[in-house]
Amino acid sequence: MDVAHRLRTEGYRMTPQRQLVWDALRRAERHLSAEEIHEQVVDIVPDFNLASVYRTLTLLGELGLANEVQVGDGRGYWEIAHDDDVVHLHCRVCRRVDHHQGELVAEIRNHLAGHHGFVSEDVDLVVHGVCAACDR
Amino acid sequence: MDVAHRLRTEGYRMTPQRQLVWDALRRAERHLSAEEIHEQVVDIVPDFNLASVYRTLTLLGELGLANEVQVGDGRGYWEIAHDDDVVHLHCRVCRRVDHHQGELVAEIRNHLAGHHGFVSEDVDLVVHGVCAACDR
DNA sequence: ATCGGTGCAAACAATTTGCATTAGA
DNA sequence: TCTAATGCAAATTGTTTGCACCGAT
Repeated sequence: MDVAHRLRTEGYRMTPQRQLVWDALRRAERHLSAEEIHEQVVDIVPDFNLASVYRTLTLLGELGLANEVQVGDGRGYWEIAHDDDVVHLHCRVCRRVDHHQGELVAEIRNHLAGHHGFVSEDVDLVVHGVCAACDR
Repeated sequence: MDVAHRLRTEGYRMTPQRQLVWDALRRAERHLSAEEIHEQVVDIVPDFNLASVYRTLTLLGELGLANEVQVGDGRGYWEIAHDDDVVHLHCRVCRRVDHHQGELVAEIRNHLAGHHGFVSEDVDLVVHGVCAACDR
């Protein structure tokens, strides 16, 4: 996915800072907080500012290129956008978040469809636990 | 459930403030923010302080008598504790949160049990959408 | 040359904490 | 009485905003 091009067609500009935030997300093996992204980028651009992380993440979110996930501590964690219907498996030890794709979320939608007259939009399924690597 | 007694056996004291916070949660038809609880109680105890709401909620949480749920805006919402395995149906219009009890969460646990070696602890399923009452 | 993006500092909002005072048991 | 709980104010933390300058197109 060419983010630079995508940004330009939407009337935004690609900047080194934005590129570096994007790179950090791509490279990440887990969801990153704004703070963590900032720490990575500031090594390369010393006066890089936290506010720019937030502005960039908000923008990427609006363009559907990145997502925020709440894992329960006040802060927000970010990841490259992916299909809506995934389960987040959140390891409380290493804090990594795995994605489990499958029919599960679709089943949840079906299951709820009949009842209550509740119109489901986003299904937000976060399972907290311990991942295989940390479980010993 | 006699909270006063429960508190005492754990070495805590029942105070008018704590009772009123508890009453607010019992009475509530939806999850309440700390601010909302404070607004209710301050009508009865004029100099009742927000910090006491937080301290009381934290305590009730530790005793397993109340739960916090994150619905996605930065703030925390509280409810009387209930069975773990419920789905939270969060209406984005009236902000009410319904509980849907059923085999759903158990199914999710089963579904995940085989895969990944991930050990599930809390299943946190929040479905965002529009409830029957608001859907028209 | 524009006008959008950045750094910086200040503003915010939700929650927490330190401390002197009050009040359950 | 004795120690936990409260009110109050100040401190923290995560995030947002205003503004003057900078730089991508």
